[in-house]
Amino acid sequence: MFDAIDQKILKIIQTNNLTPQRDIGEKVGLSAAAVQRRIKKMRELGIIEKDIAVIDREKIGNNVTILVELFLDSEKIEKIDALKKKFETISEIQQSYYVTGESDFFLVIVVPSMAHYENLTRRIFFGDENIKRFRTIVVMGITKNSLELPLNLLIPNEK
Amino acid sequence: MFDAIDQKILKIIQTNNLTPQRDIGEKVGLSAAAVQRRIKKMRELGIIEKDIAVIDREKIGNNVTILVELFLDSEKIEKIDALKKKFETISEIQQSYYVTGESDFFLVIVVPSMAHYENLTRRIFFGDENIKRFRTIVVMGITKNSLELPLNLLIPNEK
DNA sequence: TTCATTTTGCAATTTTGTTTCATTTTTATG
DNA sequence: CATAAAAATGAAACAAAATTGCAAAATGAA
Repeated sequence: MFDAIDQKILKIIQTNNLTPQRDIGEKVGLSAAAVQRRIKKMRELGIIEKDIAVIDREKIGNNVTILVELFLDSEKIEKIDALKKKFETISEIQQSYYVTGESDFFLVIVVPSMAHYENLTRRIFFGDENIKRFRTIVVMGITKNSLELPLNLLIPNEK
Repeated sequence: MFDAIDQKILKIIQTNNLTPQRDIGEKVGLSAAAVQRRIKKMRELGIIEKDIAVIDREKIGNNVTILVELFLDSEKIEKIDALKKKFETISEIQQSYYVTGESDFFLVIVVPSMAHYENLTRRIFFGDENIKRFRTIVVMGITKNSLELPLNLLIPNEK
């Protein structure tokens, strides 16, 4: 369960999940039916988390990307968990990383404008007594933007 | 061209691009055929950049996520462009942000292990004379992981 | 208002995904 | 290494989804 062929399939669909199963089958040396079953199972197991369309922010316009480094006051678990949950519900927060080191969180935020960001900042950072300070890093350009995992490098861990 | 209905469609498929066009049609008040045509056009225009499956790193195992803050020596355009291109080709680099402020780049890196990261580090950072220094931030947990854009907040910019 | 253009819905068509079933392959066990 | 049970497979039938043609409706510009 979960072999080299599954890995090949993942490699293909993490780049383009609209690839017909027929085509995938050809590339990995299986019938379309077999591919379909494997994909189905990986969806059930949660190996495949979701299937999404990625929208180009440039084309849509009105988008500013900002990275935020967060420094917390207290590092009590409950407080941290509360923050995590809060972040999940905020649509402007695209990604939230809980990290080690001097700071505690890194956020990737997308907003229509700087004004909007300033507002958001008031709403979620200044209002929170757990947040000691935060650093705002304005993104000038995104040169790579994916959620791809480097499956080539995968060391076999299940058989 | 590009109206509120397109936005609704994007909102749906950026969460689940396997949603049948019939269902999308119902939600936005159009026939499946109309939805299909709109999606097709948005793909052609590049508004929809790509369609992908997202894989759960936890389930795959052998994955360590690391954020890297890069400080460059020279800020000459050619040098920066060279770096951007280099990063694109490296499969461990999932995301690359070119930023303002003290530092120049933020990278999201996924590797099978810390040992692998150390190696990567030698290969791409220490070898490069443009890179003054870099800060490694180890990710303990990812509490939100998407490429979704907050389309609710979109200010109409095209008619 | 009128004409040209665009967008739409419906129905037909095509493509893709899914299931069934008999067979093969794999795995575990004696 | 023989063999029985379990799992995975391909081919074909089937179902569901996407795509296209076409006439009608909506939209926009003059």
